[in-house]
Amino acid sequence: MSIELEAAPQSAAKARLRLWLRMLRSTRLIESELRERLRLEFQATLPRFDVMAALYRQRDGMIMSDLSRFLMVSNGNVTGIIDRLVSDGLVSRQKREGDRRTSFVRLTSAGISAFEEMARSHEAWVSALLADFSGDEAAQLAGQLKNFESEWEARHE
Amino acid sequence: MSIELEAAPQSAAKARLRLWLRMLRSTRLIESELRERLRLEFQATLPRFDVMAALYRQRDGMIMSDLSRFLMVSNGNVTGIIDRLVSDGLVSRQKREGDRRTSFVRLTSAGISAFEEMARSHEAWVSALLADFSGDEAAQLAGQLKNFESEWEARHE
DNA sequence: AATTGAAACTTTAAGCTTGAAATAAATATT
DNA sequence: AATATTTATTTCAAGCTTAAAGTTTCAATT
Repeated sequence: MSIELEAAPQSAAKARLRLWLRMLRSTRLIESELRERLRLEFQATLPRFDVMAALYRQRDGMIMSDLSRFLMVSNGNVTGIIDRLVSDGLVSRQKREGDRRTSFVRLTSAGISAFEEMARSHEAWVSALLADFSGDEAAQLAGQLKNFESEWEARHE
Repeated sequence: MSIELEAAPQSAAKARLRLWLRMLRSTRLIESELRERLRLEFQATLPRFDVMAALYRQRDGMIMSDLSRFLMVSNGNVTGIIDRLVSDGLVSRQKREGDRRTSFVRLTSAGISAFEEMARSHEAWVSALLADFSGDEAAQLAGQLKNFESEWEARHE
């Protein structure tokens, strides 16, 4: 084994720590910019956008637990956000026949068009905010992160 | 110009969007794991850890605005977190002579040792959670993100 | 049929977060 | 000196977030 392969295991820990701090910082930078634009342009919030995006992907509806699993947030959290979306007429909650514990939530037609409008801007914003990354570079980085996520999930069963 | 350099500008936007979603997802994955461990091992929260880390870097103290600028969170947010840290005896608030608007906050000695204990675990956790990245890979990624942050700051004056 | 256990969801309490408004002190202008 | 502006911070209301506890319903055992 070469010296390079063995060298400085302790500084690998430091490198990972630095990577983590960078990830956190970059993500927050972008997140807070998106949050502000969503608020100014659409009187919306990021959590609401995320929920609506999930429901848009799954157009015929989702049950609450799938939603909270997909978004990686707690059940109670989703309850509150959906409550507000429902009272704004963007999402509907329907009890299910088969299982009376669950309820199906889905975008209303108002919700669909509201989301589509936001999503167009959102994609343009993200592309502009990440313009430092070329398409290839972005694809490569996304691949590395995807691998990371896969390994993570494998590790947690 | 070659076709490669010009090709598919629209799919570059998609690639950046995918990158952003990966960044968000990976960061949340790590963040929630760290949050849980801080809670279980140290009855602490991530925001408290972040504030203490900032104060540890700047051992002789910081004023509130510097703290909120550094952490990229709102003023009011920092006020609340500091309030709780002070009432736990981990941080002290001292009025300043020169400028009576500002107050200096700094870790108490209890705060310093509490942080050092957490920081040791934290670094080990992060290194283990990011073990999929070799030291070199981590360093390279951190570099890309650092560039991104620099460009960002240059763009925003 | 009655009980037990698991699953889906809501509620609650505490803390985090934001933007906006309020307060107070310092600095600059008139 | 009086007024206006800027800066530093806190307070507030609304929404987000979590973990834990509670409710209701379903599924499996006894």
